[in-house]
Amino acid sequence: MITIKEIAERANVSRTTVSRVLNKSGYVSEEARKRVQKVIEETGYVPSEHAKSLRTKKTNVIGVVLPKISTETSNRLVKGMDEIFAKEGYQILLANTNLEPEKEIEYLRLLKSRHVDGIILSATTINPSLVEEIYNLNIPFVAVGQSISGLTNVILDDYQATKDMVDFLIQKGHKQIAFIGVDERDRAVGYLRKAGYLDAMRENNLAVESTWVQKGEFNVESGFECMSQILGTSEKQPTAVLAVTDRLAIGALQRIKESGLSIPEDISLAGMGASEFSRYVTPALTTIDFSIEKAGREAAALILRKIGGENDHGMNITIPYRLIERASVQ
Amino acid sequence: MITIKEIAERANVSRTTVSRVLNKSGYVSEEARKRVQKVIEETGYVPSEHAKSLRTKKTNVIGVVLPKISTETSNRLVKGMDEIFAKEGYQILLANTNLEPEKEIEYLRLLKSRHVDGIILSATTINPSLVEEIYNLNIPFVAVGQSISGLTNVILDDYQATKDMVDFLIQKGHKQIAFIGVDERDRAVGYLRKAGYLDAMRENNLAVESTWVQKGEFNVESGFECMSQILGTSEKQPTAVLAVTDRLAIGALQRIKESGLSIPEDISLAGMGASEFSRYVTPALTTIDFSIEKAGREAAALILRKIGGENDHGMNITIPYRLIERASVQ
DNA sequence: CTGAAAGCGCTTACAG
DNA sequence: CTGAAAGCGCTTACAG
Repeated sequence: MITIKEIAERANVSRTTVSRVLNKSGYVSEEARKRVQKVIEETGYVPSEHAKSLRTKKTNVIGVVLPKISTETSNRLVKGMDEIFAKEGYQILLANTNLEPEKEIEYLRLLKSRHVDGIILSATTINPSLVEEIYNLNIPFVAVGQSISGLTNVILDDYQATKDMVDFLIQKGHKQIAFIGVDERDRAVGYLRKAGYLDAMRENNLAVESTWVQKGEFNVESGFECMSQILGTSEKQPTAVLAVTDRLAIGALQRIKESGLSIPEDISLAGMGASEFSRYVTPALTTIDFSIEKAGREAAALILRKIGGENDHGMNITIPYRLIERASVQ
Repeated sequence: MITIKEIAERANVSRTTVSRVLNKSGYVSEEARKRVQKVIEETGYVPSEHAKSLRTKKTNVIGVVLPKISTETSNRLVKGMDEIFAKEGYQILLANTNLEPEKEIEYLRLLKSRHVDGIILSATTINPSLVEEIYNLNIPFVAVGQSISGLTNVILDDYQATKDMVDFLIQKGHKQIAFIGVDERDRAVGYLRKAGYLDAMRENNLAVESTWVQKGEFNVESGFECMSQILGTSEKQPTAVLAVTDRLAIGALQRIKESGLSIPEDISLAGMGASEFSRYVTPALTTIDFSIEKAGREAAALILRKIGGENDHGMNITIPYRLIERASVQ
C-alpha cells in the first residue's frame, strides 16, 4: 500500500506539504500543489483513514446496533439514518445482536474500540447491565425504540398508538376485541402495546376474556397459531382482533380465512407497523404507521448534533404515528 | 480516552507487557498478568483498533456496497453475509449507493481508505470505469449478482431461472404469455431475465405480441401500470403474465383484480424472488426462490478465503434456484 | 510558502 | 519472563 511518504518523495516535497494539499489547509505554492496532485493521480493514492483518525480522533463512522438484521423495521430505520449520514459523509458500521443480549455489550465495546464517533442502539429488551455499560461508554449515544432514562431516546408512542387503535375499533361498534401480543420483556412492542390495549378496554368498560389475549412471536406462523387459539378456545368469539405487528396480523388473517370466516364481515382485523405489504393482502390491512424512517432520520440527526458537541441532557423525541384505515376493519 | 500507556503505568509494567496480556502472546508472569488484568477491569480499558490495525494491517471489517439499502434482496444478502462474518469476528461497513453510479467508485475508494479487509459489491449496472476501479483496488473483492470477468462472482442464474418459469407456464398450457421486465441496463434482472423469456418463447415457437413486453421499475405501482398497458393495448389478451420481481407481480395482481378478472382462472401470474409476502397475497404467488441468503453466505465465505490468501483466479459460483408453485398459476 | 519533528496508540523484533 | 525502541501512516504546532 502506497503512503504519504512515497508521494512526498515522488513529488519532491515533504510529507507536510502533501498533507496540506490533501486537506486543502495552509499555504502551498501552485507549483508544488500541481506536482503533488499529479503524483496522487498517477499512483491512485488514497490516504489511510486509520492513521488519520489516530491523530484526529475522528472516524466519520457511526455504529448501529440492531436486534435483528433482516426485519422491515431494522431496514427502514437504517434507511432513514443513512439518508442523513450519507449527506454528512458518515458511514454505518453494523452490529447485529440477533436478539442475544450478551452480544449487545460485546458489540458496544467493539464499536468503542473501533472509535466510532457515535452509537445508535435499536433496543428491544433492556437490562440493567446494558444500561450500566452504556453509561460508562462515554460516546455520543442515542437509543431508538425504547426509553432509557438519562439518555437521548427516539421513541414511538407504542402505548398511545395501541390505545388509539382499540378506541378506533370500539368506535366502529366492536365490543369483543382480541389481542395478539408478544413477550412483555420487549417493553415497547410487548409491554406497552398490551398496556394500551388493556387500558383502552378498561376505560370503555369492556370485558376481556382471557383467551382473547395471546402471546406470539415476531413471525407470520405465530400469528396463525395465536388466532387458532383465540378461535378454538374462546367462549365468546371476538368480533375484532388487533395484532401488535403486521406479520402477526397476516398470520391471523390466513387463519381466519381458512376457518371460512370473512374479514371484515365476520371478524375485523388490524395490525401495527404499516409494513409495505400490509396494503396488498386481501383485504388490505388497517394498521398504524410509526414512520420508522423518520425515527431513523431523527436518531441520525440527534447523534450528529451530539458529536458536534451539543449536550441535550437526555432528551426524548417521540415520533408521531398515524392510523391507516383500510378494508380489514368495518 | 484511556490508553495502553496508562494501563502500563498503573500496573507498573511496560506497554509491551500489557500488549502481551491483551493478545495472549509471549510470556508474562502470572503475577504481572493479574496486575494488568485488574487495572483493565477497573478502568474499562478497550484497546484502540485503529492503532492496532495501523500496525497489523488488519481491520476485521468488510465493506459492503449496496445499490439500495432497503430492499428485501439487500437485506437477505446482508443477513446471509452477517451469519458468516459474525462467527469469524468480522463486521460490516455499509455503503449505500442509492443507485447513483458515481457513488460506487467514491465508496470503493472510501472503503479502501478505511482499510477494510475486503469488499463485497452487490452490482446492478456495471460500467467500464467501475470495473477499472475495481481492478486497481487491489483488495480482496467479490461481486454478487453480476458476473464481472476476471473477478470472483457469486451469481444467480437469472437467464435459466426465467426460462424455466416460462417453460413451466407453457407446460401448463399457456401460449400467450406477457412479460413485465425492467431496464436492460440492469444486466441480471433487466437483460438476462428478458432474454430468458424471449428465448423460451422462441424455442417453443410462440409468438410474442409487442404490447406483451413491458418495462417497469422496482416497485408495486409500476407493476400495476405495466399490467394496465398490457390489458389496455393488447390485441390478443395474454393468458399468463410473468413479472421479473414479486413487487411488480403484486402490482400486476392488483390491476388484474381491479379489472374484474380472476387469478388464475382468467390470467395466471408469476413473480420472481420469493419475497416473504409472495405467499400471503391472494392468490399466493408462484415465484422463483433465488436463495439470496445463501448467495450472501457464499460471498462472505469467498471473501474470507481470499483474505486468508487463497487465490481463486476469478471463479464464479452460481447459486441454485427453485421454482415455487403456488395458486396464482393454473 | 515549506519542512523537521513530535505524537496519535498500538505491536514486535531484539536484547537482556 | 521483561522492556526500550522502532515503526505503522498520518497531522500539526513550530520555526524558518
